[in-house]
Amino acid sequence: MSTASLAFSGAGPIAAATRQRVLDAAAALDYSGPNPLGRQLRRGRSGIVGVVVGDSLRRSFRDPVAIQVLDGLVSTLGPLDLGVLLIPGSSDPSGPAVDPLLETAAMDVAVIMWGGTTDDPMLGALRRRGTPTVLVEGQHAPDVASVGIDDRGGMRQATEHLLALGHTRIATVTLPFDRCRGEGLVPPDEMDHLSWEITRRRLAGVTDAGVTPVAIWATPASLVEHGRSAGTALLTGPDRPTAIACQSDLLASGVVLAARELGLRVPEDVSVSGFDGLDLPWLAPDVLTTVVQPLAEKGAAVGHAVADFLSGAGPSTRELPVTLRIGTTTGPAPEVS
Amino acid sequence: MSTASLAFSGAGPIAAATRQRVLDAAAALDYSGPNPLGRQLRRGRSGIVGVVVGDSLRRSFRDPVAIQVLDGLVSTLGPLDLGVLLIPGSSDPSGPAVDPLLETAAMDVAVIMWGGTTDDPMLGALRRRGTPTVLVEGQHAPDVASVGIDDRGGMRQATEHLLALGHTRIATVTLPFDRCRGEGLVPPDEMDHLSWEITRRRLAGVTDAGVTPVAIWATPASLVEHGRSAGTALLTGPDRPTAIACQSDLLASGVVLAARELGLRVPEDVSVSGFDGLDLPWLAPDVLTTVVQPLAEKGAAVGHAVADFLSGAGPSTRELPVTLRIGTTTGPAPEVS
DNA sequence: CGGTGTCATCGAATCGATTTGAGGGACGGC
DNA sequence: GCCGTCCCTCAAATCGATTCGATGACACCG
Repeated sequence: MSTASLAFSGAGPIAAATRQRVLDAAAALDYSGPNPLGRQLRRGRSGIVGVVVGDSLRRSFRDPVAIQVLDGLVSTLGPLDLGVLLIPGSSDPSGPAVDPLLETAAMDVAVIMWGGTTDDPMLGALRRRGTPTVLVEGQHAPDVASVGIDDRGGMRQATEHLLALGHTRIATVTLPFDRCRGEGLVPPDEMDHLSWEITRRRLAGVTDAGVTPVAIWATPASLVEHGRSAGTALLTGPDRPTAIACQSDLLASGVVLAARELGLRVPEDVSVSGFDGLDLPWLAPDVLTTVVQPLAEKGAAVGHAVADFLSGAGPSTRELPVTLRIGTTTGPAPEVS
Repeated sequence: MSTASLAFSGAGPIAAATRQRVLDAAAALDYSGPNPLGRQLRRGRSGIVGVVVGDSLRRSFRDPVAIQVLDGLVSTLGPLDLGVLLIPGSSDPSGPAVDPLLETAAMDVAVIMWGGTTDDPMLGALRRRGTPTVLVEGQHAPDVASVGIDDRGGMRQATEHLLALGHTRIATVTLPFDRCRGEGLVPPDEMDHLSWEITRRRLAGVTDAGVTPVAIWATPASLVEHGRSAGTALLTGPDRPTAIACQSDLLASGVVLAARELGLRVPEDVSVSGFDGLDLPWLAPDVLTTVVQPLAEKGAAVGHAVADFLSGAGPSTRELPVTLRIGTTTGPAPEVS
């Protein structure tokens, strides 16, 4: 048995001839390699990384950002012989706060995409199980690894770009504020109900540039249709903004579509900026002005954080840089009418 | 130990008081429930369903169809205490034909989205391991379960709709022919190199309606940009078609965008139909005429096929119906000029 | 021929749970 | 007081591999 084990695992000294003999015997006996379950138990490792994807799979998967990060992650994990187990986030508030998989599935490391708040019940569950955790775009905590980008600086750059073009009436369309909030204008007194770290940071970037938005519109998710309704509302309301800085590209492209439908020219009448740096073929021939984040690298960074844990290192923190890409959807502010 | 086991698993007779006593002791000892690895080994089940997603994660995840089916699958599998392990399909032809995960990962059942050909090396690997397999949109084989939709009938309906509108010059934009083929017109003698079952079926639907397409344009993937270049090519070429039947909604929306860019009116100058029934917010206010397939139900059907296997039943076959949704992108054929 | 190194073989412990059966304590019913 | 039921406790086998040490076979070198 020891020899067979060595023949399959390749660890330890074994002659090529013996190895082949073992493999032949295995084939003759219809033995298709070591049972992963036994191996995992013995090794104490499952080779599985649990990845919690946003509220609902469907919703978060319509989000190309999550997809591309996930792709970068899978590509990095593959060579390490690690697999990705999909774990749905808490879909509806009435059900259990954490998916049973998070409590019971075998996994060596957990990754939470779209990390929420520090007191997230998922973090509690993972801590209880002693599962090392990587948080993406979340609030930093001492015992979890973090991967993020310079949200704040990126949004500041985008806003400064608009300022430089002479815009003064700047509105902003944000990602969700918390799990429950619907869409619509955010009154000033509700600014504290902001439990999503990523929304907070990108909003702070606008302020950093010295801008107080003439309107803040929150959306329930980063989807084109929500951008469209946000754009329609903002552009038909009183005191129309001349520029709209959006917290995601999908939202921004919705705003652009809304503007076009209203007969407004982009960027002559209204400038629109996004965040993420996606390819948006349906906006052609326009190219969105946006803050480009390295999505695949972000996934790779998560992969490296996972690898750190597995090699015994403690939690690590990584922040990736962003760059402003100036497209055709932003231009000089229109003359005051 | 037996009592503790019963307390956690809930199987067998145990008094509520004892159960609580065990749970308290566990909490005091920092024991966070049974180790899944031990449990899995003993049970002989991992509770994991391996799902092979298209060529590249990035690419196939940009495909909303796969995402929504995956979502339906995860929703169905959750209550059964099953998790989904993501397995990348063979990304590049130079690398190994099957992902190592497929060979070594612990899984009770495997699912192949976008099932390819019968001699797919993945099927071979799974057969060798004795892993029950569910094939989605693939060629039926005796020992695997199949889930599919009425591709052929759906495409036939769409084509008949175009015929009824008086179109005679009908072109078609197809999904990939095989793993390697690039994009472009398909010469008649290459029609045999069609190794993708889904492409073949949808093409057959056109023929069933009695139509011989004036042009068949194959694409490397179901993406908006490929639809766009297909549309540009077909609409600027000689003998312009008056209707283009596409094998996916993303391709169709690319064709619509191309038409608009060329100054052609949809549907006055050219009619476009799709397949899938996605929401395409960026096409607004147009609504694509398309063959709607029940995506979430398709995922659920896969889940049931998986459940069948786990309950000891043999491979099952399911085919879901489709419906034609008539939108605003198809209209009467233009007068002959 | 002795010494050395390489590698196959054998036996046994271990990972952590599940499951079964035997045995026995507690309790209620008659 | 006896019997039956319910349920806890204890011991042991099992799932399938990995890993360690000891032993032995064999070839090669000096």
